[in-house]
Amino acid sequence: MNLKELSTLLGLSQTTVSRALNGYPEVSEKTRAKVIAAATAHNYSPNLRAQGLATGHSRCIGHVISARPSVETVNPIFGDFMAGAGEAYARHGYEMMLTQVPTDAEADTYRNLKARGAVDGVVVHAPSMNDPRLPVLQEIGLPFVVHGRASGTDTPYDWLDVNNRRAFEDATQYLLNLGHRRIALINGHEEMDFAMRRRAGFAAAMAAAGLEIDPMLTASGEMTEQHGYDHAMRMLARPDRPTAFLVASFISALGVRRALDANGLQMGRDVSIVTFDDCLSYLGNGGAHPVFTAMRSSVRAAGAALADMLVDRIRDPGAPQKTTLWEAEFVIGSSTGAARRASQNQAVH
Amino acid sequence: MNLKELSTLLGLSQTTVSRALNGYPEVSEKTRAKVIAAATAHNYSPNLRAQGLATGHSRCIGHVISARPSVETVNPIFGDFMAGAGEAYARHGYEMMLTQVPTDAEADTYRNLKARGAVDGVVVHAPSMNDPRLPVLQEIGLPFVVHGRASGTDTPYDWLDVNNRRAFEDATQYLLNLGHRRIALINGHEEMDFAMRRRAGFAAAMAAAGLEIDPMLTASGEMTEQHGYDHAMRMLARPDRPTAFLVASFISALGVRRALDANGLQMGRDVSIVTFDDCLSYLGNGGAHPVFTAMRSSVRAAGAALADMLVDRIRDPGAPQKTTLWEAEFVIGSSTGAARRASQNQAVH
DNA sequence: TTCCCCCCTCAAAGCGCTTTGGAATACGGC
DNA sequence: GCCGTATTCCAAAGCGCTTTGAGGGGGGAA
Repeated sequence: MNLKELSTLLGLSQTTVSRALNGYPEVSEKTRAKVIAAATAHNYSPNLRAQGLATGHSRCIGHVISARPSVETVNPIFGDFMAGAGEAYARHGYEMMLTQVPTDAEADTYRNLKARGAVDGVVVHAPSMNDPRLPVLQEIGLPFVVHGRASGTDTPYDWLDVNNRRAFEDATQYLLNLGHRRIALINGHEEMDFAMRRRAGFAAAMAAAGLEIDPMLTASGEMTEQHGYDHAMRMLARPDRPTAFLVASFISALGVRRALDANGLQMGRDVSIVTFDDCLSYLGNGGAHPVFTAMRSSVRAAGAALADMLVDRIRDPGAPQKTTLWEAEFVIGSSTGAARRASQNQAVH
Repeated sequence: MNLKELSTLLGLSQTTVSRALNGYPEVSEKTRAKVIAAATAHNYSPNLRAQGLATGHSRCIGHVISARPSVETVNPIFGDFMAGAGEAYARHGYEMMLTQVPTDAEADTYRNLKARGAVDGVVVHAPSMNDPRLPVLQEIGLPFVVHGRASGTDTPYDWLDVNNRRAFEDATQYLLNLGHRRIALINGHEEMDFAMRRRAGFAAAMAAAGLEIDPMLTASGEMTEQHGYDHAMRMLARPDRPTAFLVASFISALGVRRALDANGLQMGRDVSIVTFDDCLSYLGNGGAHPVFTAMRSSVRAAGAALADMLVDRIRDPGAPQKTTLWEAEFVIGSSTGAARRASQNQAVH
C-alpha cells in the first residue's frame, strides 16, 4: 500500500492525503479524519526512503562505535545509554542506527554517513583529549552531541558530562577523612577525557592533603572486571599495600572485591572501596542499602538527555551550544570504613 | 556531491557512472578506474535513500527491543550480541537499526517496519513460548532469524540456540555427583523459552536422581544481580537451605555470591554455584582459572552467526530454513565442591 | 443575480538513484 | 568499402514521497 493507491482508493489526490497525514492546515478536519482512518485500516505508513528523499533528512540518529577491537559496544554502559537515548528518540520520531568501525576509521565513517545522508546527527561516545572526531564533524557540518567533553577542542559544541573531577576529589577526600593514606586508583584508559579528569580530581585531593601518589598504586585500562582484579591483586601483594581503592567503574570494582576475597580481606573493614556507579540496570548497587560507597550518576538518564539535546540541535542548527554538567551523587555503602592501624603501619613513607 | 554532478564532472552519463561504481560489466575497466578515482577524490557515496528507493531495499537490519519497561536493551547480553552481529553486518554492507517499543506493541512495530520499508530483515530476541511475533513476521513476509527458539510455533524458521536443556541437565548432574541434593535454581523469566528449557534440564536430572524439586528453592525473574541476591538470601535463610545453586546468568550469580558473603559462607566450600556464562567481554570468568563453574557459550559469537544467517535469508528468501544448536562448554571453576556433611544433614527429606 | 474571497483540493515538479532499451562507436572479416 | 558484431555509452522512465503554484467550489456581501 502506497500513497498513490491510498489516494485513489479515497478518491483524493496524493497531495491532499499527504497533507492530511502530516497535519497541514490546508486540509479540512473531516477529510483528515477520513484519510487517517483509511491509512490505519490499510496499515499504510509512508515509505521511509521516499519520504527521506523528498524531505532531505532521514529522521535517524547515528551512534558510531569505535571498536578497539570491538570493545566499546560491548561496554555494559552502552546498553544503558542506548536504552535512555532510544526512548527519547522514539518520543521525537527518530530511529537510531549503530555503526561499528575500527577506531582509526571513525573520521571516514562520519564523512561517509554524511555523504550518504544516512543520519541527521550523531552522538559521540567516549571522547578523548583533543578528540579528532569533533573537528571532522564540525567541518562536514553533521550535527552532533558529545557524551563527555574533549579537552583541547576550542570551538564550542554540545555536551553533557558528569563532574568527574569533583566526584573523584570528593571521594578521595572522603577516604582521607577516614584516615586512609595509601589510596589506589583503578582508572579507565587515560587518553579518555573522563579518566583524565578523574585522575586530576584524585590528584588534587591527595596534593591538598600533602600526600604523594605512589605510581605503583595507580592503574589504567579497559574497565573490565578482570582489570580491577588483576591490578588489585598486584597492589595487594605489595608490602605497602593500599588501604583503600578508588575505582572508576562498578564492574572493575567487582574485580577489586574479588581480589580482596582472594586475599582473605574483608571489604569495608580491612580495605575500603569507593567506586563510580553508572546505575546499570542489571548491576544494582544493593538498592536501599548500598554495597559499595559510590559516586553515582545514571548513564541511562545521560542517554536520554543527550538524545533530547541532539534532536534540538538538528531542529535548530544555529542555536547556541548547550552544555550540561551533572554532579555525581555520593552514597555511602558498606565498602568503606576507617583505615586500620595495621594497614596504616604498613603504609610508612 | 551527487551522481549528476559527478557525471557531468567526468563528462559521462549518470548511467555509466552508476554502472562503473556498482561493478557492472558494461563499462570498460579504464572508465571504471577513472570513475572510482573521481568518486573517492570528491568523497562521493550514493545517497542511501535514493539508492534504497530505486532498488527497493534498505540494506539495513532491524533489532526491535521489547521494553518491559525498557529492561531488555539494557541487558548486558545485548551489547555483546550487537557487537558480534554488527561486525558481521558491516562485512556484508548492512547497517543496523534499533527500535525500542513497549512489549505489547512489538507486532505493530514489525508491521510498521515492513510498511515503511525501513529494514530488510530483523532478528527476534528473547523468544517466549508460542511467541506471537513469529506468525506476524511470517504473515507480513519480513525476513527474520530468531536468537533462541519458540516452542509451539509450527511453521519452520531460522534459529540459533544453545542447548540449554542439555547444559542444565549436565550441570545438575555434576552437582548431584558432588553429593548435592538440595539444589536451588535461580532462573530467568519462565515465559522465556530458554528459561523453560533450562528448568526442564534441571528437572530431568533431578527426576533421574529420584529427587523432588522443592518449589521454595526455585526462582525466576529478570536476571539482575539483585535478583540473584534476593532469592539466594531468601533461600539461605531457610533451615533446610540449599547446598548448591544453579544460576541462569553470570550477573545473577554475582548476586548469589554476594548473598553467600553476607551469610559468611564460602563459595565452593560451604555452598556451590554453577552458572551460565555468556562470555560477556566486561565480565570475564577469571580467564585461565575460572571463578565460577559454568556452562558457557559466547553470545557474541551467536550474534555474528545469526547476522550471517539473516543476510543469507534476505539474499535467498526461498532457501530452506537453517537451524543451529550449539552445545555449551562446561568449565570447572572454584565455585563448586563436594556437598558438606553439615549441609547435607540439614537437607533431610 | 453577480462578484469576490476563502477554503479546500489538485497536477506536476522534483529529491538522487538504478535500470531498461536503444544508439553510437570501434573493429574485423568479407 | 560495406556490413555485422562487440563494446561502450546514453536518455529517460520510474521508485514513493513532499511541496509549489494554481484551480474549483461554496458562501456571503453587494
